[in-house]
Amino acid sequence: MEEKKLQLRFYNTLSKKKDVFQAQPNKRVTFYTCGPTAYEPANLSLCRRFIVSDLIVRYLESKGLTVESYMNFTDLDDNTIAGADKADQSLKEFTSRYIDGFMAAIDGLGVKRATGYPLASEHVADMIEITHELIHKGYAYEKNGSIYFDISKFKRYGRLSGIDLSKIQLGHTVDLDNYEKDNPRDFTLLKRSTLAELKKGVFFETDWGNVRPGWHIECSAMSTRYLGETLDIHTSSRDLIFPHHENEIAIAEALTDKPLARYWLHSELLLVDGKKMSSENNNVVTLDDVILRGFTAREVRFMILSVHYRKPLNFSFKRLVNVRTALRRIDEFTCKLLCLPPGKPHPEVAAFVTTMEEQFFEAMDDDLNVSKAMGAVYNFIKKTQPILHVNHLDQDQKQYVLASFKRLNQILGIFRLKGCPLAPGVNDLIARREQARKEKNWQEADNARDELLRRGVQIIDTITGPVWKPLREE
RNA sequence: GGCGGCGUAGCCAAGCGGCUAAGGCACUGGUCUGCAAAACCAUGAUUCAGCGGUUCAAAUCCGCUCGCCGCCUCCA
Repeated sequence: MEEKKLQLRFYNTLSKKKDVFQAQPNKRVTFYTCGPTAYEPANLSLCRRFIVSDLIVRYLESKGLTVESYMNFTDLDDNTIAGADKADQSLKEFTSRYIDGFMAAIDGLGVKRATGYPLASEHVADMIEITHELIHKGYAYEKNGSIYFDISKFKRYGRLSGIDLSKIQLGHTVDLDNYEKDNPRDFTLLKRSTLAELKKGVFFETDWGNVRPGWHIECSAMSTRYLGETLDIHTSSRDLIFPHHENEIAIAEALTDKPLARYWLHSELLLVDGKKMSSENNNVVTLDDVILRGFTAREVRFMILSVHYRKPLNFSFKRLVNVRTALRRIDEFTCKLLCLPPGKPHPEVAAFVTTMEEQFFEAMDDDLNVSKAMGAVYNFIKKTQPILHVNHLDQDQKQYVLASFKRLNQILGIFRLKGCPLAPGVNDLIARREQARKEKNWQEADNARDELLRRGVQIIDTITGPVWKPLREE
């Protein structure tokens, strides 16, 4: 049946294959993304996480599903505490500055706002309660004022990451001397407060003394608090699979005995010169850096979007230049579509639109294959652009094409479909240039064109007269 | 050491057992244009990191080798 062909499939890290996405009968999807830590500005790696989450959400919505999405901000951990200390600010002051920055990046990138953005610091009571229950159930133990999760008690451990606990290298990223675990493989749920934290007032009173939550329990607590015991989709980037997501699963499933999430989706890393973008590699490029270099958030969005989310994306400024030209061609097309006066009808355009949409959605259904989906768009433009150029679309057909682009743009958020806004003076200049051209006064015509360029307006001459588009978006 | 990923034209990137290996960018030539910009037309891989194997058939499956990368329990 045709239904089969149009099924949406996601690569599920849990099953290690593409699974058909089965929504709940009520057509609601619960969706959680592990968000950033509020101690550094949004870098491109993080932008990828935002954009991939956004793409998944938008695509589900295009299928008629209602998505309840949450992304946390980690505002209570080693880095935020250390950062606040160094900046001589309260934790709240320090983290809120970065959280505001994240929200600005989210908006700038055209990422739809999530249903909610919970803060770890506001859910500590839930975390303490979870810890109580875990101890009660025998999954956790207290030692010297810290609470650890006893991994040997959770039999399903390692299913997501495929890790074999007996073969991992211990102490690879952790100084085990700082802990007093029964087993070095155990992880921290609540950590005894340090003297510095106590001084600063960053601590929480419990039966075991003053503590501070560890990272893993924060996400378990927030995701289940807002979305229930089993989420439909849990996502983030692949470097979080182990230990973070493995531990989130251990906590939540030890508690409820139900799967934490039905589908686990992980985006690949963003690299610079083949290496992970990270402070350790000293190659972090922030969104602001890129904008300072004259690129736009839209260009960043398109760069990230046009590589499949499960493929590593090697960032370079050269690549952004490449993206800019690709985008120019698309902009030119939509500009002509919107601004050129209607002409004669064309017999095949409706069929071109149908083909494009079929190919587009088929590609997207297959684990969000955006590269292939964009291929369908380019093929359409290639076939339609010359028709448009000789003014061979009537008003209805233009609207038909436009409606299709609007549908696709609900998912991509890339096209410029706002029409030709009439900036004061611009029309006069265009008219003046046309008049001069008619009189073969080339000097005057070029002056007008230069003036338009100075105002950020580019003229595109066509057979049926000039159209114009902004050189750069805002 | 364990687990996992990547390697397709100058660059980016689809294809994951069988129609001529999508598409984008760049280059070059041409059409159009007052000039320009854009657009349009034409032009690229006997070959998919390498070597073997399976098969009537492999970029696609299997094995080995090479190169690069990620994770290994409070970095997030």
